[in-house]
Amino acid sequence: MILRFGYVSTALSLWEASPSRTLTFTNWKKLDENTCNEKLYAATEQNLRNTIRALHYNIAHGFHLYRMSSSLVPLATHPEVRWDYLTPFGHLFKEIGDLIKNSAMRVSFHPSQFTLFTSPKEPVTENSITDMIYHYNMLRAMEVHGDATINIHIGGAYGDKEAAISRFDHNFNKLNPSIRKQTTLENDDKTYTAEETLQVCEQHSLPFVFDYHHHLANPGNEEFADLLPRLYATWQETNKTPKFHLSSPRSATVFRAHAEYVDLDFALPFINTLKSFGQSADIMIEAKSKDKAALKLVEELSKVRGFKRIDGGTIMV
DNA sequence: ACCTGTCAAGTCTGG
DNA sequence: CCAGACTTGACAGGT
Repeated sequence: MILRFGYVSTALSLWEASPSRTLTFTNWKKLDENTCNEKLYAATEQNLRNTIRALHYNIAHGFHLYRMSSSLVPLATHPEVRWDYLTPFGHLFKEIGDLIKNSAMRVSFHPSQFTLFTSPKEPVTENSITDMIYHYNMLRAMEVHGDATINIHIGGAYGDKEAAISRFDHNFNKLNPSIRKQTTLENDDKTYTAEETLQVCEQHSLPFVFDYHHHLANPGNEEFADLLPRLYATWQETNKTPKFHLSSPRSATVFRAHAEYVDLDFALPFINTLKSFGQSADIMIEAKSKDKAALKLVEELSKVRGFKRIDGGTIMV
C-alpha cells in the first residue's frame, strides 16, 4: 500500500510564495477605481503565479497532493465587488490546470467554515452557493473540474442537529449537480463527528474526508478503525484514493489549534490503523509549517520499520 | 525593520 | 438580545 502526503496552500520553503495575497473590502472602498483594479489584478496575478511555483515545487519534491488557496482571487464573491477574474486570467488558470494534469497532481480547495448549508438564514446559504460557484469556476478555468474536489464541513447545529441536517439536505441540493459531484465532506472538531458526517456523505453519495485531529477533539462513539470500511466505500465510485487530514494539537490545553509540525508519536496510531486496514491513502498535512512539516513527517516515518520512502512525499508500506 | 490593530466570515456562549 | 470569543493570514498604519 502507498501513503502519499501533501500540504496546504503555501510552500514555505520558497521565498515570498503566498498564493493568498488580498485586498480587504474596507480598503477597496477607500481607493479610486483605477487603483482598486490595479490592486485586485496585481494580487490575483501573484497568487496564480505563486500557485504555479508551488506546483513546480511539488513536482520537484514528490508531493502528489496539494490544496490550493481559497484566496486566489480577492473579493471574488463580495456582492459589491464581484469582478470578472476569468477573462483576464484565463490563461494563467489554464496554465495551472495543464501543470496539474501533466503531473497528475491531486488538487483540492477547502472553502472556509463560513461556507455551510445548515443555516436557517437564507443569505448565509446564498453566500455559500456563491462561494462554491467561485471555487468551481476556478476549477473549470483550469479544466480540472471533473477531477478536483471542493471540501467543506457540514456546518452548525443550532441546538438541534437533526433539524440542521434536514436543512443541509435541502440547501445542499440547491447547488448545481456538477458542483455537488465535486464536493467532499469533512468531520469537524466541535459539532459533527466522523460518524455523523459519514452518514450525511452516504445520504448524498459524497466522499468522506476523515480528519484525525478533529476526530480526537470530537470523537463521538465510534472508533476510527471501525469506520474505515464505510469510509472507503464513499470513495468507491470516484476511483480515487480516500483522503485524510492529519495535524497535531498545539498543546493539551489548546488541543484544537494546529501545531507547527506533526508529532510522529501522535500520528503513528492513525498511520498504523491505516496500515492494518491495508489500503492506500492520501494524507493532507495541515500544520503551520506546511510543506516543511510534511517533509519532516515523511522523513521520520521512513525510519520506522515497515515504512519505506519511495519519493519526497510518498511512503510504501 | 518591527509592532499593533484591523479585516473577513457565521456560530456559539455568556451576560 | 447583544457583545465578545473563536480563527487565521495578510495588510495598513504607526513608530
